[in-house]
Amino acid sequence: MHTVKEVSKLLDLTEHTVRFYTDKGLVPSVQRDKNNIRLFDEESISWLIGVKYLKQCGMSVEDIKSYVDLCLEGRSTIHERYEIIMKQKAIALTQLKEAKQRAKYMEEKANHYLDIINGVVPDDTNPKEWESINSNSPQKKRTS
Amino acid sequence: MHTVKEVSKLLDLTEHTVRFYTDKGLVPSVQRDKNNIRLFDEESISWLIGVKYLKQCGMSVEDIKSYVDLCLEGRSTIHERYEIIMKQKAIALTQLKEAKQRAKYMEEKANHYLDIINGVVPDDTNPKEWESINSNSPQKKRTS
DNA sequence: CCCTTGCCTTCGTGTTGCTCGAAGGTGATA
DNA sequence: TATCACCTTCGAGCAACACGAAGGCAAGGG
Repeated sequence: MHTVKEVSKLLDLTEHTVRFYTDKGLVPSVQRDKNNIRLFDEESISWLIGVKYLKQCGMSVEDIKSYVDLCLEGRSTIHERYEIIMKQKAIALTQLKEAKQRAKYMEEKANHYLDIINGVVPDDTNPKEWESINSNSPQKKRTS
Repeated sequence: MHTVKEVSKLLDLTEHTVRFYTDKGLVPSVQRDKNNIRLFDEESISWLIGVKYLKQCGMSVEDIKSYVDLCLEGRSTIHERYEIIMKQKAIALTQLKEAKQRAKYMEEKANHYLDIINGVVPDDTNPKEWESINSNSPQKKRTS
Protein backbone atom coordinates (compact mmCIF):
# COMPACT_ATOMS: atom_id res chain seq x y z
CA MET A 1 0.00 0.00 0.00
CA HIS A 2 1.33 3.39 -0.99
CA THR A 3 0.62 6.96 -0.01
CA VAL A 4 0.04 9.95 -2.24
CA LYS A 5 3.63 11.02 -1.85
CA GLU A 6 4.99 7.65 -2.91
CA VAL A 7 2.90 7.29 -6.05
CA SER A 8 3.53 10.91 -6.99
CA LYS A 9 7.26 10.16 -6.98
CA LEU A 10 6.79 6.87 -8.75
CA LEU A 11 4.74 8.34 -11.58
CA ASP A 12 6.39 11.74 -11.63
CA LEU A 13 3.22 13.66 -10.87
CA THR A 14 2.77 16.27 -8.15
CA GLU A 15 0.94 15.26 -5.01
CA HIS A 16 -1.65 17.88 -5.86
CA THR A 17 -2.27 16.25 -9.21
CA VAL A 18 -2.58 12.78 -7.73
CA ARG A 19 -5.16 14.01 -5.23
CA PHE A 20 -6.93 15.93 -7.96
CA TYR A 21 -7.26 12.82 -10.12
CA THR A 22 -8.42 10.58 -7.29
CA ASP A 23 -10.94 13.15 -6.12
CA LYS A 24 -12.33 13.33 -9.66
CA GLY A 25 -12.93 9.61 -9.61
CA LEU A 26 -10.27 8.67 -12.12
CA VAL A 27 -8.78 6.07 -9.79
CA PRO A 28 -11.76 4.06 -8.59
CA SER A 29 -9.77 1.44 -6.70
CA VAL A 30 -8.16 3.87 -4.29
CA GLN A 31 -9.13 3.32 -0.65
CA ARG A 32 -8.95 5.29 2.59
CA ASP A 33 -7.64 4.01 5.89
CA LYS A 34 -9.24 4.75 9.28
CA ASN A 35 -7.47 8.10 9.34
CA ASN A 36 -8.96 9.02 6.00
CA ILE A 37 -5.66 8.66 4.21
CA ARG A 38 -5.61 7.65 0.54
CA LEU A 39 -4.01 4.25 0.02
CA PHE A 40 -2.91 3.04 -3.41
CA ASP A 41 -2.43 -0.63 -4.16
CA GLU A 42 -0.93 -2.01 -7.36
CA GLU A 43 -4.24 -1.83 -9.16
CA SER A 44 -4.63 1.83 -8.22
CA ILE A 45 -1.20 2.53 -9.56
CA SER A 46 -2.08 0.78 -12.81
CA TRP A 47 -5.18 2.92 -13.13
CA LEU A 48 -3.17 6.02 -12.46
CA ILE A 49 -0.63 5.12 -15.10
CA GLY A 50 -3.41 4.70 -17.62
CA VAL A 51 -4.96 7.99 -16.61
CA LYS A 52 -1.62 9.72 -16.97
CA TYR A 53 -1.13 8.40 -20.48
CA LEU A 54 -4.66 9.27 -21.56
CA LYS A 55 -4.14 12.75 -20.17
CA GLN A 56 -0.91 13.09 -22.12
CA CYS A 57 -2.84 12.14 -25.23
CA GLY A 58 -4.87 15.28 -24.64
CA MET A 59 -8.02 13.76 -23.18
CA SER A 60 -9.86 16.00 -20.76
CA VAL A 61 -10.35 14.91 -17.19
CA GLU A 62 -14.06 14.73 -17.90
CA ASP A 63 -13.59 12.39 -20.87
CA ILE A 64 -11.19 10.21 -18.92
CA LYS A 65 -13.80 9.99 -16.19
CA SER A 66 -16.35 8.78 -18.74
CA TYR A 67 -13.90 6.19 -19.97
CA VAL A 68 -13.17 4.97 -16.45
CA ASP A 69 -16.89 4.63 -15.84
CA LEU A 70 -17.18 2.56 -19.00
CA CYS A 71 -14.43 0.31 -17.69
CA LEU A 72 -16.31 -0.21 -14.47
CA GLU A 73 -19.44 -1.23 -16.33
CA GLY A 74 -17.66 -4.29 -17.63
CA ARG A 75 -17.70 -6.32 -20.81
CA SER A 76 -20.76 -4.71 -22.35
CA THR A 77 -18.83 -1.54 -23.07
CA ILE A 78 -15.84 -3.22 -24.62
CA HIS A 79 -16.44 -1.98 -28.17
CA GLU A 80 -16.93 1.57 -27.04
CA ARG A 81 -13.71 1.41 -25.05
CA TYR A 82 -11.89 -0.09 -27.99
CA GLU A 83 -12.89 2.83 -30.17
CA ILE A 84 -11.70 5.30 -27.57
CA ILE A 85 -8.34 3.63 -27.21
CA MET A 86 -7.87 3.38 -30.97
CA LYS A 87 -8.44 7.10 -31.20
CA GLN A 88 -5.94 7.83 -28.46
CA LYS A 89 -3.50 5.46 -30.10
CA ALA A 90 -3.68 7.46 -33.31
CA ILE A 91 -3.10 10.63 -31.34
CA ALA A 92 -0.16 9.05 -29.54
CA LEU A 93 1.43 8.14 -32.87
CA THR A 94 1.00 11.70 -34.12
CA GLN A 95 2.58 12.96 -30.92
CA LEU A 96 5.46 10.59 -31.44
CA LYS A 97 6.14 12.06 -34.87
CA GLU A 98 5.97 15.57 -33.49
CA ALA A 99 8.31 14.68 -30.65
CA LYS A 100 10.85 13.43 -33.16
CA GLN A 101 10.62 16.62 -35.18
CA ARG A 102 10.94 18.70 -32.07
CA ALA A 103 14.00 16.85 -30.84
CA LYS A 104 15.57 17.15 -34.27
CA TYR A 105 14.83 20.85 -34.37
CA MET A 106 16.43 21.45 -30.99
CA GLU A 107 19.48 19.48 -31.94
CA GLU A 108 19.97 21.42 -35.16
CA LYS A 109 19.45 24.66 -33.34
CA ALA A 110 21.99 23.75 -30.70
CA ASN A 111 24.50 22.76 -33.37
CA HIS A 112 23.89 26.01 -35.18
CA TYR A 113 24.63 27.98 -32.04
CA LEU A 114 27.72 25.91 -31.44
CA ASP A 115 28.96 26.69 -34.93
CA ILE A 116 28.53 30.38 -34.29
CA ILE A 117 30.28 30.14 -30.94
CA ASN A 118 33.17 28.26 -32.49
CA GLY A 119 33.44 30.75 -35.32
CA VAL A 120 32.69 28.15 -37.94
CA VAL A 121 29.96 30.38 -39.26
CA PRO A 122 31.28 33.76 -40.45
CA ASP A 123 30.46 36.60 -38.10
CA ASP A 124 26.74 36.98 -38.23
CA THR A 125 26.19 40.00 -36.09
CA ASN A 126 22.92 40.96 -37.66
CA PRO A 127 20.82 38.14 -36.35
CA LYS A 128 18.48 36.51 -38.78
CA GLU A 129 17.90 34.29 -35.86
CA TRP A 130 15.72 31.59 -37.31
CA GLU A 131 17.29 31.24 -40.68
CA SER A 132 18.75 28.07 -42.10
CA ILE A 133 17.18 26.03 -39.39
CA ASN A 134 13.76 24.88 -40.29
CA SER A 135 12.91 22.70 -43.20
CA ASN A 136 9.40 23.97 -43.51
CA SER A 137 9.88 27.29 -45.22
CA PRO A 138 11.96 27.93 -48.30
CA GLN A 139 15.27 29.58 -47.57
CA LYS A 140 15.77 33.16 -48.52
CA LYS A 141 19.25 34.33 -49.41
CA ARG A 142 20.47 37.28 -47.49
CA THR A 143 21.52 40.19 -49.69
CA SER A 144 24.07 41.60 -47.28
CA MET B 1 2.81 37.47 -47.24
CA HIS B 2 0.35 35.41 -45.22
CA THR B 3 -2.61 36.13 -43.00
CA VAL B 4 -3.37 34.76 -39.57
CA LYS B 5 -5.69 32.19 -41.06
CA GLU B 6 -3.10 30.90 -43.49
CA VAL B 7 -0.31 30.45 -40.96
CA SER B 8 -2.70 28.93 -38.45
CA LYS B 9 -3.50 26.24 -41.00
CA LEU B 10 0.10 25.84 -42.01
CA LEU B 11 1.35 25.33 -38.46
CA ASP B 12 -1.76 23.64 -37.12
CA LEU B 13 -2.45 26.27 -34.50
CA THR B 14 -5.74 28.06 -33.93
CA GLU B 15 -6.11 31.62 -35.15
CA HIS B 16 -6.61 32.63 -31.55
CA THR B 17 -3.28 31.15 -30.60
CA VAL B 18 -1.43 32.78 -33.48
CA ARG B 19 -2.81 36.19 -32.50
CA PHE B 20 -2.05 35.49 -28.87
CA TYR B 21 1.59 34.73 -29.62
CA THR B 22 2.09 37.70 -31.90
CA ASP B 23 0.45 40.05 -29.42
CA LYS B 24 2.79 38.77 -26.72
CA GLY B 25 5.76 39.72 -28.86
CA LEU B 26 6.89 36.19 -29.65
CA VAL B 27 7.00 36.89 -33.38
CA PRO B 28 8.91 40.15 -33.67
CA SER B 29 9.08 40.22 -37.46
CA VAL B 30 5.34 40.27 -38.00
CA GLN B 31 4.08 43.45 -39.67
CA ARG B 32 0.74 45.18 -40.15
CA ASP B 33 -0.63 46.52 -43.40
CA LYS B 34 -2.48 49.82 -43.75
CA ASN B 35 -5.67 48.16 -42.57
CA ASN B 36 -3.95 46.98 -39.42
CA ILE B 37 -3.90 43.40 -40.56
CA ARG B 38 -1.13 41.07 -39.38
CA LEU B 39 1.11 39.95 -42.24
CA PHE B 40 3.53 37.03 -41.89
CA ASP B 41 6.51 36.63 -44.18
CA GLU B 42 8.75 33.58 -44.29
CA GLU B 43 10.83 34.86 -41.41
CA SER B 44 7.75 35.33 -39.26
CA ILE B 45 6.71 31.79 -40.02
CA SER B 46 10.15 30.55 -39.01
CA TRP B 47 9.88 32.40 -35.71
CA LEU B 48 6.46 30.95 -35.15
CA ILE B 49 7.68 27.43 -35.79
CA GLY B 50 10.41 27.94 -33.22
CA VAL B 51 7.96 29.36 -30.73
CA LYS B 52 5.65 26.42 -31.27
CA TYR B 53 8.41 23.92 -30.58
CA LEU B 54 9.65 25.76 -27.51
CA LYS B 55 6.08 25.88 -26.22
CA GLN B 56 5.74 22.14 -26.78
CA CYS B 57 8.88 21.67 -24.73
CA GLY B 58 6.95 23.18 -21.86
CA MET B 59 8.43 26.67 -21.86
CA SER B 60 6.08 29.38 -20.64
CA VAL B 61 5.09 32.21 -22.92
CA GLU B 62 6.98 34.53 -20.62
CA ASP B 63 10.20 32.54 -20.88
CA ILE B 64 9.88 32.27 -24.64
CA LYS B 65 9.48 36.03 -24.74
CA SER B 66 12.72 36.43 -22.81
CA TYR B 67 14.45 34.08 -25.23
CA VAL B 68 13.14 35.98 -28.24
CA ASP B 69 14.40 39.20 -26.73
CA LEU B 70 17.82 37.61 -26.28
CA CYS B 71 17.77 36.66 -29.95
CA LEU B 72 17.07 40.24 -30.90
CA GLU B 73 20.01 41.48 -28.87
CA GLY B 74 22.38 39.64 -31.16
CA ARG B 75 25.69 37.86 -30.82
CA SER B 76 26.45 38.97 -27.29
CA THR B 77 23.76 36.66 -25.93
CA ILE B 78 24.77 33.59 -27.88
CA HIS B 79 26.04 31.58 -24.91
CA GLU B 80 22.94 32.27 -22.92
CA ARG B 81 20.78 31.19 -25.83
CA TYR B 82 22.85 28.09 -26.30
CA GLU B 83 22.24 27.06 -22.70
CA ILE B 84 18.52 27.57 -23.10
CA ILE B 85 18.35 25.48 -26.24
CA MET B 86 20.45 22.71 -24.71
CA LYS B 87 18.01 22.56 -21.84
CA GLN B 88 15.04 22.38 -24.17
CA LYS B 89 16.80 19.77 -26.22
CA ALA B 90 17.17 17.56 -23.16
CA ILE B 91 13.49 18.05 -22.42
CA ALA B 92 12.60 17.20 -26.00
CA LEU B 93 14.52 13.95 -25.75
CA THR B 94 12.74 13.04 -22.54
CA GLN B 95 9.43 13.80 -24.23
CA LEU B 96 10.42 11.58 -27.11
CA LYS B 97 10.97 8.66 -24.75
CA GLU B 98 7.64 9.29 -23.07
CA ALA B 99 5.89 9.50 -26.40
CA LYS B 100 7.27 6.11 -27.34
CA GLN B 101 6.08 4.58 -24.08
CA ARG B 102 2.70 6.15 -24.52
CA ALA B 103 2.28 4.89 -28.06
CA LYS B 104 3.35 1.43 -26.96
CA TYR B 105 0.92 1.47 -24.08
CA MET B 106 -1.99 2.44 -26.32
CA GLU B 107 -1.10 -0.24 -28.80
CA GLU B 108 -0.95 -2.94 -26.16
CA LYS B 109 -4.20 -1.75 -24.69
CA ALA B 110 -5.90 -1.80 -28.06
CA ASN B 111 -4.60 -5.32 -28.71
CA HIS B 112 -5.80 -6.42 -25.31
CA TYR B 113 -9.29 -5.16 -26.06
CA LEU B 114 -9.20 -6.82 -29.43
CA ASP B 115 -8.30 -10.12 -27.82
CA ILE B 116 -11.26 -9.81 -25.50
CA ILE B 117 -13.59 -8.90 -28.35
CA ASN B 118 -12.38 -11.86 -30.38
CA GLY B 119 -12.78 -14.18 -27.43
CA VAL B 120 -9.11 -15.05 -27.36
CA VAL B 121 -9.01 -14.13 -23.72
CA PRO B 122 -11.32 -16.31 -21.59
CA ASP B 123 -14.43 -14.52 -20.40
CA ASP B 124 -13.23 -11.91 -18.02
CA THR B 125 -16.45 -10.40 -16.84
CA ASN B 126 -15.07 -9.08 -13.62
CA PRO B 127 -12.92 -6.34 -15.04
CA LYS B 128 -9.48 -6.04 -13.63
CA GLU B 129 -9.29 -3.41 -16.23
CA TRP B 130 -5.69 -2.33 -16.07
CA GLU B 131 -4.05 -5.60 -15.33
CA SER B 132 -1.41 -7.26 -17.46
CA ILE B 133 -0.89 -4.13 -19.41
CA ASN B 134 1.70 -1.90 -17.91
CA SER B 135 5.32 -2.73 -17.41
CA ASN B 136 5.84 -0.27 -14.61
CA SER B 137 4.33 -2.12 -11.70
CA PRO B 138 5.02 -5.69 -10.78
CA GLN B 139 2.39 -8.06 -12.09
CA LYS B 140 0.05 -9.70 -9.67
CA LYS B 141 -1.39 -13.07 -10.58
CA ARG B 142 -5.11 -13.25 -10.50
CA THR B 143 -6.33 -15.91 -8.10
CA SER B 144 -9.48 -16.67 -10.04
C1' DC C 1 -25.23 51.62 -55.11
C1' DC C 2 -26.13 48.71 -51.71
C1' DC C 3 -25.84 44.36 -49.62
C1' DT C 4 -23.96 40.12 -48.56
C1' DT C 5 -19.84 37.38 -47.80
C1' DG C 6 -15.74 36.65 -45.74
C1' DC C 7 -12.05 37.92 -44.00
C1' DC C 8 -9.80 40.75 -40.47
C1' DT C 9 -9.71 43.50 -35.91
C1' DT C 10 -10.12 44.34 -30.52
C1' DC C 11 -11.90 43.30 -26.12
C1' DG C 12 -13.53 40.91 -22.38
C1' DT C 13 -15.15 36.85 -20.18
C1' DG C 14 -15.04 31.61 -19.51
C1' DT C 15 -12.66 27.06 -18.98
C1' DT C 16 -9.34 23.59 -17.90
C1' DG C 17 -6.06 21.73 -15.18
C1' DC C 18 -3.46 22.35 -12.28
C1' DT C 19 -0.65 25.08 -8.37
C1' DC C 20 -0.17 27.00 -4.12
C1' DG C 21 -0.84 28.04 0.62
C1' DA C 22 -3.40 28.08 4.79
C1' DA C 23 -5.12 25.63 8.62
C1' DG C 24 -5.34 21.63 10.88
C1' DG C 25 -5.32 16.29 12.25
C1' DT C 26 -2.29 12.02 13.33
C1' DG C 27 1.32 9.40 14.95
C1' DA C 28 6.13 8.18 15.67
C1' DT C 29 10.37 9.68 17.71
C1' DA C 30 13.62 12.67 21.12
C1' DT D 1 5.42 17.08 25.65
C1' DA D 2 6.96 18.79 21.61
C1' DT D 3 8.61 18.55 17.23
C1' DC D 4 8.75 16.35 13.10
C1' DA D 5 6.88 14.53 8.90
C1' DC D 6 3.47 13.13 7.06
C1' DC D 7 -1.49 13.39 5.80
C1' DT D 8 -6.14 15.99 5.14
C1' DT D 9 -9.67 19.70 3.09
C1' DC D 10 -10.64 23.98 1.17
C1' DG D 11 -10.44 27.93 -1.51
C1' DA D 12 -8.06 31.17 -4.16
C1' DG D 13 -4.94 32.07 -8.13
C1' DC D 14 -2.94 31.31 -12.52
C1' DA D 15 -1.40 30.18 -17.46
C1' DA D 16 -2.80 29.49 -21.88
C1' DC D 17 -5.82 29.48 -24.42
C1' DA D 18 -11.12 29.31 -26.23
C1' DC D 19 -14.87 31.75 -27.47
C1' DG D 20 -18.17 35.16 -28.79
C1' DA D 21 -19.59 39.81 -29.48
C1' DA D 22 -19.23 43.90 -32.13
C1' DG D 23 -17.40 46.05 -35.78
C1' DG D 24 -14.16 47.55 -40.00
C1' DC D 25 -12.65 46.82 -44.90
C1' DA D 26 -12.87 45.10 -49.66
C1' DA D 27 -14.71 42.54 -53.33
C1' DG D 28 -18.41 40.74 -56.06
C1' DG D 29 -23.38 40.23 -57.54
C1' DG D 30 -27.97 41.97 -58.42
